[in-house]
Amino acid sequence: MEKAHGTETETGWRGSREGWLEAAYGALISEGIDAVKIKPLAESLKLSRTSFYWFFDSRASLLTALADMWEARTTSPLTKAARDYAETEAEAEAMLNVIGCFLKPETFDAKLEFSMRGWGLKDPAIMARIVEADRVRLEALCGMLERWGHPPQDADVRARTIYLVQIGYISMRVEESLETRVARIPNYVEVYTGRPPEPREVVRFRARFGLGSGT
Amino acid sequence: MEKAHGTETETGWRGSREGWLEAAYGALISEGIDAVKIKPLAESLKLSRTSFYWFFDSRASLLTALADMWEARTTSPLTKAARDYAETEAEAEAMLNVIGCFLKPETFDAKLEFSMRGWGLKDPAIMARIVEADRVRLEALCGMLERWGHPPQDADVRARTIYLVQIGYISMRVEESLETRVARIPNYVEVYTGRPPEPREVVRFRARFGLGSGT
DNA sequence: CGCGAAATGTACATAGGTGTCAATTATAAA
DNA sequence: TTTATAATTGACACCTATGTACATTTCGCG
Repeated sequence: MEKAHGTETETGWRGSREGWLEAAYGALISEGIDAVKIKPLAESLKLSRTSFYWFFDSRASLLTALADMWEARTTSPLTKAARDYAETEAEAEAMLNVIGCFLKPETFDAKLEFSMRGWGLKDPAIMARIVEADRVRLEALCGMLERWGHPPQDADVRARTIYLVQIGYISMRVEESLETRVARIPNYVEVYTGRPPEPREVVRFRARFGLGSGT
Repeated sequence: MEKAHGTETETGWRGSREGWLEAAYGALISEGIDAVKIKPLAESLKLSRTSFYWFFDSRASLLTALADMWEARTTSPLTKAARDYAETEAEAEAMLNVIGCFLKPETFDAKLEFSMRGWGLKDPAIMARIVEADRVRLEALCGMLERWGHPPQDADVRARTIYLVQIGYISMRVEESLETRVARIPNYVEVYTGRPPEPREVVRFRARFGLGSGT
């Protein structure tokens, strides 16, 4: 009966590299890097603490795996989206979509991003990776704006405004509904571009988030 | 010879409540709340670890003192500045000055602010204080904009943009020179208000930071 | 000086973390 | 069923932190 309803791999072994990694991820995003400790994780997984060492060399290698996961869940999807949308003709709509990326967990894992910044404070190697990520992301946004004809200096300041507002949001750990946040985006687009997006663009944007053209 | 060159209080005792607090502050802003530990602090102060307990009840009371210090060095000066500048007639200039507050360590301790957000992740009581601080600061900025005639909704979005960009900057831990950051502010004012500040306003603004009207 | 209070130090009890090792159990495949 | 290997475990050694009790030193002052 186990085999039948399986999305899981069902190996019969209780532990796995992925299991430990996921538990570590949960601890990191909800309590910070110092909560990523073998002993507590083992307790939550109901496994012996030392079982961990079958899958990982040490705590350090677990942390490395977390840092790699972060890049895969933030910088990579975001820069890809910026490249894709740069091809779009309508600037306001493309801008809506890029900003929308920051709202979707699958294109930008905001909780992980925040935790990483806290981690960076105590670990210079992590800090270096974050600084590099900021550079890469800003460059991607800036490139998108330049492609739409913004002069370099103007593109730079606008890219920073867009990016910094999002990083600020993440740092504030705002707990607003998706509806509330999505509703504010068109206003931001107006601030950023100087003109409001067209109603039909807003409708398409909202549809991406499964929201109606509501009140 | 010790007594002669004293800005310090020179009691002859090596330790003091302030000494421990300052060391804790240094550890907090440079490595995060988990670096605020009695034993390492004692080593850096070259004092016995247990001497700490003469000045503080416990580690917890030291942390409480740090949290109080944070409000005194961020929210308090910032909201006061927003109230003061709200009286100014010229919006662009007042905006320059309020944004300038975020750049001066004495009106907004950015490093401390960042560390507190990392701390908030693992301590719900701290998180609650941060959420409240965000509310109070946004309200102060919003009030300032309303006083200049912005309609409530518009004032709200603009206040958020100003505030979030600053929080974003702090989270990025940008290590740019004061000159570089100050130079970008007028561009931001243009993005925020839709028109650039007057040259004489910029000159006065730069003078506040001891900078010439340079290149 | 010499006394009391302020400040510091030593020793101990306790708690929680990492990582190694040898022994053990579960699994899949021959 | 046997067997090699994948996974799990408890015991051990070690480290670092908190906080308490008590002894000791240092300071300011009469």
